[in-house]
Order: sequence, then structure tokens, then C-alpha cells
Amino acid sequence: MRKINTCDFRVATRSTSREINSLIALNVIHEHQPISRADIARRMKVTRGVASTLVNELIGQGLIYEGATGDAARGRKPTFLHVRTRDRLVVSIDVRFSRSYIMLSDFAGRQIALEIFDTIFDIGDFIKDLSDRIRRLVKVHNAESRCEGIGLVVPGMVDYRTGRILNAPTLGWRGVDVRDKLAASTGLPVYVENAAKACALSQMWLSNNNPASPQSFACINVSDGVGVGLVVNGELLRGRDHIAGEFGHMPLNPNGPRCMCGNNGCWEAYISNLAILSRYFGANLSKRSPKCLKEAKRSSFTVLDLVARARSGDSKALAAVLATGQFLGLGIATIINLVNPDCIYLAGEITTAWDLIEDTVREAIAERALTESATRTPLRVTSTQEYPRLRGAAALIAAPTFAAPRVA
Amino acid sequence: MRKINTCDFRVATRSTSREINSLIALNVIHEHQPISRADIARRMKVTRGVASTLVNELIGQGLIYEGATGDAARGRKPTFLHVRTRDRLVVSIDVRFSRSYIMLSDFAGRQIALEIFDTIFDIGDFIKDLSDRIRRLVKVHNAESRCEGIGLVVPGMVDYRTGRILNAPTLGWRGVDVRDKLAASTGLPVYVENAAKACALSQMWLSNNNPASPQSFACINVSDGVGVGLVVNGELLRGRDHIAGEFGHMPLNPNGPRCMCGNNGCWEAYISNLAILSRYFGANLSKRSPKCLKEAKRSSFTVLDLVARARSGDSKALAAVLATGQFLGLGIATIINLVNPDCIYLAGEITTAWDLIEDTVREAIAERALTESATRTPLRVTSTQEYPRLRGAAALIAAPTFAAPRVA
DNA sequence: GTATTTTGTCCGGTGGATATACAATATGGG
DNA sequence: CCCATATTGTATATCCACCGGACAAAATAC
Repeated sequence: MRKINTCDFRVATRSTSREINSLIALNVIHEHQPISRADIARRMKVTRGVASTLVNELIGQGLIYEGATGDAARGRKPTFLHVRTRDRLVVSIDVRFSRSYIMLSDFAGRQIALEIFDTIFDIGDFIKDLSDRIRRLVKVHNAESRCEGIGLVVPGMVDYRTGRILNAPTLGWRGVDVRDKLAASTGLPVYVENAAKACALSQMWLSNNNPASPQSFACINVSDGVGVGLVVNGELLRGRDHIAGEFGHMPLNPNGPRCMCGNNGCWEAYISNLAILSRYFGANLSKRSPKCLKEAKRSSFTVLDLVARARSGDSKALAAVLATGQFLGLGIATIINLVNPDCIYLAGEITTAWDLIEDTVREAIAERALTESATRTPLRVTSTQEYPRLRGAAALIAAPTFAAPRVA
Repeated sequence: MRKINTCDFRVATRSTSREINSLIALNVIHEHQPISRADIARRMKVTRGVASTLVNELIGQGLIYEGATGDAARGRKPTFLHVRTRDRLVVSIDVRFSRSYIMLSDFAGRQIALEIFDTIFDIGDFIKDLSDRIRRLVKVHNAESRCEGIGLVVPGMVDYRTGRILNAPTLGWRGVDVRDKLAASTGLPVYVENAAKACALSQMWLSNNNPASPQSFACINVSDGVGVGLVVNGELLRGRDHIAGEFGHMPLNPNGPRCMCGNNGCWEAYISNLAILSRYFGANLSKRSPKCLKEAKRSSFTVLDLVARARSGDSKALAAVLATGQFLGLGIATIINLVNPDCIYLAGEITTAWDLIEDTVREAIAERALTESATRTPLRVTSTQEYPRLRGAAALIAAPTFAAPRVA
């Protein structure tokens, strides 16, 4: 039961039905490919005639293509249809404090090339270096004509509409325009987004054949900071000031550890990578600040190393990991009670220890969740190898192709 | 950019455009009445011909009616159109620990009759007493033929689809079916919802001529408990397990006061009516439990009394009110950072002291909100005289009339 | 070789937006 | 009183897109 926005609506014209059905068809193909015209007609509960017209229109637009002939028990064989993703490319960039990642992939998020390099914190130098890398990458892979855009994600708050980074504390970037600069120096359309929000987009649009993909979910991204991408009814929640999803700054304890945001006891201050490490090292890193971050970077001891130690019998390391699991669970339980998503996706280095912490996390959730049914909210771990943030950056360019038309 | 749910979509048929435009027209009339056919055409950017057909169809359905002839500087006078709300009635019920309220109103939420009575906690007796009251009320006001349903709200978690109350701690109701029992004994359709969620529905559907009504907002309801109704993109968020919006149980401090949910330091334990009173009375009421609630009820000293004392110079009362304001602000800031709504509505007894606490609340928000722009999130207080919860109950019946059709 | 089944196309029918003309209604000026 | 002008609301032909059903093409079963 949705309310129509009487200040900004779209009246249905005589071509609206076609727009809607065309996009339903595209999404049906996307989620069930390979699929025949007849199957589309059955799934959409329209006649094969309509399905055929829709399909031919989509072929004409270059959004899908006819593939091999399929197999049927009897009768004429179907011709399979596929969404055209393999020859549509995108450059995705994940800027993080420790390092930055640049990937060339197709519209399905399949990796073609990947480069990892040290982040340059001066924004001018960064853009210059980055656009050199992009040009080289695109050239080497002969992708000049096929690359349709650049998606860039950062750990911080981003004004998606203007492409400005509002505040990325770990990078020290505040109020910097990235989109226009990068677009100018590469000649490609650029979209910038918060990393966790982008992860949510990739879960929505690039997840591989997930038949029961939820319409409302949360993507929790634990790295230098903690961000959450919130999808409600199939739409990413950005918020009035582009800060929706900043669950990292839930206040859990007024006497808790100091957070980079200036307050005490934020969730982030308990479970960010730096928090995990400082839990292991004792007081050494407990004063969170960019300086401490740099110190941690120099020592180059990461959460992955900590998890390795925990596995190899370092009881102090294990304790640090488990304690983190407890706070992770507390935060997840809170998210469940507040927005009650259909499903929660987890990403970040700490998830490599999922087998170690799962029980602790679930116990913590069970302790806080308000109903028994809520404790059973599905939790899914996104593997670090899948580069969820990079796939999210790719989704920034690829998703609009599949998005529903705005109606009413 | 919304994703189509490929498991559960609606294909556009040749009558879909009409359904969409018909409902846009209805909503335009609802929000700008009185309005002429020509004005609708201008607002919808369609020809007067189309607007005329839509209007005549809506008149045929009995949803709108032609009123007086308007005035124009020159040319033919317009005939004004109105949404038919005055002769469509609804019984709304607000069950609370202290007392229960029953109201007969029209579809616009205009009060026709109001009764206040002591809540009966035995569910069987309650339903019996309530249906007697409803029958009497409907009969006295000659509303048998015009009453289209019953909306009932409770402070607690409700499965809206089945009409079962999952858990209403203050009432001691757990897993009780209310809808079917009440529907059986009154013969009217019944909808049951959480009070804060219903408040959100009334803000969406029953707010009086609010031209710039936001599409995403939060309704915070502070009374015996603390509930929040969250509206995202014009749709109420209910959640996988019907517990979305339970911001009352945000954990703010592991060493905080005990909450009725069994945990410590929930937001509710700082700002609920009982928490406010116990802040004033010292340790007397600090052990939250239904027993304490009953004690408080017997003493019949309410938050309204406390606010009165604060106004009349009782410095201890004022301190209690201000301390509450601080925690209220902390929670609001958290809501802003997590879901970043366009606007926040506040309801509950404590809002009668808004002039006293506003500065404190805004300071607390400014301290925590992550961006300067977020601190300026509009806050609007809903007066207790408007009976927001009762209007919410009415919205449960009235809203579906105006809801957007499900498309795609 | 024929019946059957399935795929994909084609075509007249119908609902609904669009454009435009037009009647009805009111004002102002001579 | 007549006429130009402006505004509201209706009527009509046109175009777009779904609907239903017929039909050719392709493959299997018997």
C-alpha cells in the first residue's frame, strides 16, 4: 500500500504499459536466463504474442540477444535468450585507506582485470594517477568502445546526485568533488557512492541467479569503518542527507571506546578492523585517529593475519575475534529490531572468520532480537574473494539498465 | 531506481494505465480539494478530456462528488470536486495500559464521538465489552450503514496480516488473536496495527492539506513504550517479522536502567512515560515491570502532571523533563543517522513540554548527527489533542481507498 | 506418414491516452 | 444588445498496446 507522491508523479501514457512490461520481461530474462519466449510468456502470464513483441523490442535495443537453441521433450525447440552483459564493460574502483582497487569487468560483474595500488591521499594527485590507470586499463583490454562508465566507491558519506564526497574520515576527504574531475579527465560517465550502499546495489542487481532474492535487506560492510546499505522494497535507501545506513555510529555505550566520529561507544568503535586489532594489541591502538590508522598501516598487520593467528591456536587472538563476534551480533540484532530486513548480508575481513564467530554472533542476536522469528533472520556472508565493493561499484553503472520505470 | 520483484510482479494490462491515472486523480483531488476538472488536467498534465473521464469514473464509484460551483475571473465557472469522506465512517480504538479510547470518525479522521474507558486486561472480557461499546456507538449515531470498519491499535508488536497481537508487554497480551474475534462479534472488517505504525499511516493519509508531505519519514510515539512508524518512499515498513520500527529497544548503554524487554539501557528505558516519572521519583519506580506500571497507575500521577509541576517552578520536575529531552535527542539523532528520514513527527505526553525541551533535544541531535545538514532534519510535534493514535486506527480503514495500485 | 505437441508469428478486436474541435458559460466593451 | 475573448467541460477520430485466437514451423511418438 504505497502512497502516490502528489507533488512529483508520472501519469501513465499509452506507452506506459509497454515500458512496464518491457522491463518486467528484461528482469525475468535477467533472473532466469537462458529462457525462451514461450517461458517468458508463461512466467509473465501473457500470451506468447505479447512476449514475442517485447523480446524483439529488447533485441532491437541491444539489451538482450538470441543464443543457442534449447532442448524440449517434444515439439519445436525454443531459442534461448540472454541479457547482453559480456560485451558491455565497466571500470570499478574501490578506494580504501590501506589500498585501492581498480577492476575492469562486464555488466554481470565478471572480472576481466584487477589492479591493486597504494592509495594517494592528495585528491588532485589521486585523480591524475587514477585516470592514467583507467586509460591504460581500458586500452590494454581494447575496451574503448565497450566501456560504458566508471563506478567509484569510498568508505564514507557521498552525495550520489552530485558525485561529491561529503566526508570520508579514513581517507581524510571532506567535501571533495570526484565525479566531475574524473569524468573530465576520462571522458566517461562516473558514479560515486558509499561502499556499503554500492554493495547493496550489487546484491540487488548482480547476484547470480538468486531466485528468491529478497526485496528488503541490509548489507553490512565491516572494514576500516562500518557501513550498511539498506534496501527497502527493492529500492536503496539514500536518505534526505545521503547518510542513511550509517549504523556504524549507533551509540552502544556512552563510556565505550572513542570513535573517529568524535563520540564514544559507536558500534564502529567495537567492530571496525582497527577496533579488532586494538582489542588484540591492548591499549596500543585504542585511541582511534587517522594517525593510529597510519601506524597500523605501517605495521601492516591486518585482520586477516589476526584471524590466521586465531586459527593457529593463539588464544589471545581467538578471544579478540570472539569478542568482536559478540558486538557484531549485538549490532545485527539492533538492525533486526529497527528495520527488520528479510535478509542480512555480511562483508568485510572479519567474515573470513565466520566459522569461528558464527555461534557467538547468533547467540548475541538471539539474546536481543525481540521475537523468536526475528532471531531466524537469514544471515549470508559475502566472501572477500568476490570483491563485493568492486562489484558494487560496477553495479552503479550496470543497474540503471534493469531498473523499474518510475510509475505513478 | 527500484528493482522489480521477479517472483511477484504485476504485468500491465490495457486497463493498467487507467487504474494508475484514476488513482493519481483521486490523490490529487484528496490533496488539493476543492478542485475543478480543468485544474486536475493542468496538475496531471493531461488534456481536460482525460481528466473528465477519470473524474466521472470516480464519481460513479462513489469516491468523489461534485460540490459547489467555484469562481473564476473570466469564462465559465468550474464545478468543484471533493473526496467523499464525510459520510464514510470508521470506528477507531486505541488500547493503552492506562485507559482505552474509542472514537467514531469519518474517513478524513474528523471526530464524531469519543469514549474513554478503563482497559480490561482479560482478552475475552475486553472483546465482549468492546463490541458492546462499538454496537452502541454505531447505533446511537445512526451509523450502521455508513460504518465501513474498525481500526484497532495497541502499544506492541502486531502481525498486520493475521491481526494477531504478537506481544504487547504493557497489556500483558502475547499471541492473542483480536481481529477475528472482534470481526465475528461486530460483523465489521477489523484491522489491527501497532500504534506507532498506525500514526505513520495517519500522517500519510489523513494529514490536512499538507502540500509538501514527505515520502519518507519517521513517527516517534512515546508513551508507556516507545515505538516508531517508519515510512520509506510512501510505504510503511512493517518488516519480515512485523517488528520494524522497534527503536524503543535500541541499546544505548549496557549499564543503563532495566527495560521491560529484559535487557538494560534500551532507549525506551530512558524516555518512556514510566522512565520519565521514575527519573522524578528517584529509585521508586526504577525497576520496570508490569507491577510497577500498576503501581504508577494507582498513584495516577502522570507525565502531564509532571510537566505541569515543571512549568510551575518545581526544579526537580524540570530537571527530569530536561534529562528526558537529552535522551530523546540522542535517540532521534540515531534515527537520523540510521535511516535519515525527510522529516520526523513526535507524539506522546512528553511533547506537551516541547517548548521546555526543544532546545535540549536539538542540542543533543546536533551533537550526534553526522552532517550539518542532518541536524536540520525537520521535527514536527503532533499535539495530543489530535489523538494521533486514534487517527492512525482510522487510517487503517480509510487509507486503502487512496493507496497506489501495485504495478510492476 | 500422421497425429500430437510446442514454439513463435500474425491479425482483427478492444481499452485508453492524445489531439482537436466544439458547445456551454461568463466577462467586458461598444 | 451584440460580439470578441476566455475558460470549462464534452465529443470524436487517431494511435498505441494488450487480448484472443488462428496458423505455420519444428520436433517427437506411434
